[in-house]
Amino acid sequence: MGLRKLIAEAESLLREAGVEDPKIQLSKSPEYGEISSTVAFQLARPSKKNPLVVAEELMRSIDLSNARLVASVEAVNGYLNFKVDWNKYAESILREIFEEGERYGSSRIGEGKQVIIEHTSVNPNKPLHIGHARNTCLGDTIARILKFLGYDLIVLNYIDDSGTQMADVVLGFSDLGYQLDPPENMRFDEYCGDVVYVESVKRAEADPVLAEKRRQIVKEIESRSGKYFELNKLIVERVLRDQLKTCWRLGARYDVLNMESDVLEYRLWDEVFEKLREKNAVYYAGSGPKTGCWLLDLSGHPVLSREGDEVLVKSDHTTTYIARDIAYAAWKLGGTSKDFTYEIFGQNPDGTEIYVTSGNGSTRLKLSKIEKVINVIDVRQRRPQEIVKYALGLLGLQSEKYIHYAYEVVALSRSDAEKLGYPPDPDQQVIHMSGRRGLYVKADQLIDMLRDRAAEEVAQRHPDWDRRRVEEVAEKIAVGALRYSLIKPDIDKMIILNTEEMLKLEGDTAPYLQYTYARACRILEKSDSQISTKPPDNLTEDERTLLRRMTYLPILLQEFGENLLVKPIANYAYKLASDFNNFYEKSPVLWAEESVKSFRLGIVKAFTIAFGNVLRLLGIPIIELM
RNA sequence: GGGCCCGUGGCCUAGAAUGGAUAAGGCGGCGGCCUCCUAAGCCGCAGAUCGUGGGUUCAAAUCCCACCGGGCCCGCCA
Repeated sequence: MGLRKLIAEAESLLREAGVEDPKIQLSKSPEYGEISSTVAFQLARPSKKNPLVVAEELMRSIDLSNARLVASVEAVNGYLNFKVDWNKYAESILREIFEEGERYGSSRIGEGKQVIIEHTSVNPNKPLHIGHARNTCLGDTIARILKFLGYDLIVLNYIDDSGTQMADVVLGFSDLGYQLDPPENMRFDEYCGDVVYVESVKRAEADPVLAEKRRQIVKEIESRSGKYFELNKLIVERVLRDQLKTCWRLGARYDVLNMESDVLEYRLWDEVFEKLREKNAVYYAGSGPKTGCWLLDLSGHPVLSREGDEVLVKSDHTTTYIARDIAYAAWKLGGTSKDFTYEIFGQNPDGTEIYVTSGNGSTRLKLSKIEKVINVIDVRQRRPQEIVKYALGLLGLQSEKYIHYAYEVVALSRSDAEKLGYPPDPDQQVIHMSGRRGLYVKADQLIDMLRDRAAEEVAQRHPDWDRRRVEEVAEKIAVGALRYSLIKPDIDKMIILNTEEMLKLEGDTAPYLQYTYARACRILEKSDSQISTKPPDNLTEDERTLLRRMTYLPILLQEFGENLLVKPIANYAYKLASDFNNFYEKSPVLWAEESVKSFRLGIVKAFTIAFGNVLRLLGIPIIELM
């Protein structure tokens, strides 16, 4: 085994030398060995000794006679640096990778634990824009990794199929003369979002009669019968099926679609409201500006209490969306007695089934042993999500399991806003997208642009390929490029879309990763020699660097189980690729002498396994020839 | 007014949860490397008072406080 075994060995050596809590870290530079410890600093502190002296003493008291991987320990500047026997270490790394294959990097930390993750959740009245794509790509990547770690995962997509945003579109079709069939070459979701919705919003804002009509439509949709209700149902289904095409194109998959209208049927709120009243978490406002409302008592919350209590039931007895969200969240944590029924909606590209809530359905989800509920929702919902979480606590549920996975939005650069016909103010650097105003870049639109750009490049490199083959590879490059650029930045940082910049296929991009993988494949393909895990007498620095990087994967993924941060994984993918390219440049494989060659083939093979696993986790399509 | 987030070379970012040994990449600029595993690659050069000022510490980009700049949230909308 690789790094984990090495760390365990170093820890046990330190314990034998009398250190209670051996703190091991990866060395910052190879000259400091593979791993290092700063225990000397900790030990020196209370005794006021010199850390350098403590380190020296520790070094001398470490007994290496039974060590397997550790070859030497050196005290340098107070650090204890562990160097390994690279011959043994290299072989153990390769063996581990070959033994575990497609499972390499996984551990069983998720076994027997259930996780719910909800992502995408785009209103079914428009196509996905690039901001929604960030949500989908983050959510899907988290799902892929958790699945890999052995978690029993359920992927939800919440569909808000009622409310004003739907009524806007319905109004367009019913009263503004729009035909249900989109123009030539336009998808239905684009037609609804780009044309009908935008126009309808504009008209209703200007015309009180239309605004009133829209209110009636909202009510009728909620009543679950009548021609507007039926029309809405039709629109929702058609838009949703188009949206899913985009999601699938991005590589995402879902288990369950929870339709808001169906969820409301179960009257979760009534039950949750009852419990909130029992717990004295809500109260009725008999006077003041909120007279007639039921409010959630936030006085016990350190921060939220400063902004006043939250209305859950309005004076007209209808619920606010946050009330419905609390009820729905309670369901996710198993805090309601109701159990939705489902029927099959369709299939994901991988062949698994997607279920949708349905009164006539007979399938039920098996929610037990829930470990975490992850809700991928942009950062603007931080406050409401915090309220939901707090309410779950008041209900006596395990609110710490409820995670708002908040990510910053995608905004437009000045140049992209201008391209969309929006003139930014002189000092405006960031332009926020808006569905209502039709100011957004569609996810498909951007993938198409990327695909066309990539196709030029592919065709140039492979003049003998037919158009179909070129397009196929270009599509994979485009999807990879988009996914990578959306999951790589810190979730706390806004992405300011710059399509010019994004169309580049060099440097720290997914095409670089894909290309690196393809290069490795070619070496294996062209060789008919034996693959070996036995290193020659001396390893080159590039070989060591690459091997070393590969050993990080299991630990990195283990950390993911705790922090759910996608970024470090994307970062790791780049470094791993970069290390391979260095190796590729400096350590020839196919024309090395036989013993070196078979070992290097082993490294290349191991690289394709480890790197392939990482690419799959990130949802970056693998291309063997590009 | 209250709260949250961000601020690292010209531009974009990593490093920050667990403080540690010379701050790491990409883009752009300049200069190199294909008779040999795909040059979507590799190497070199130039370019950083890690927003500012204090503090804690043997040690701060990282922790604490204040301030400055930018963004977001605070509706009987969702």
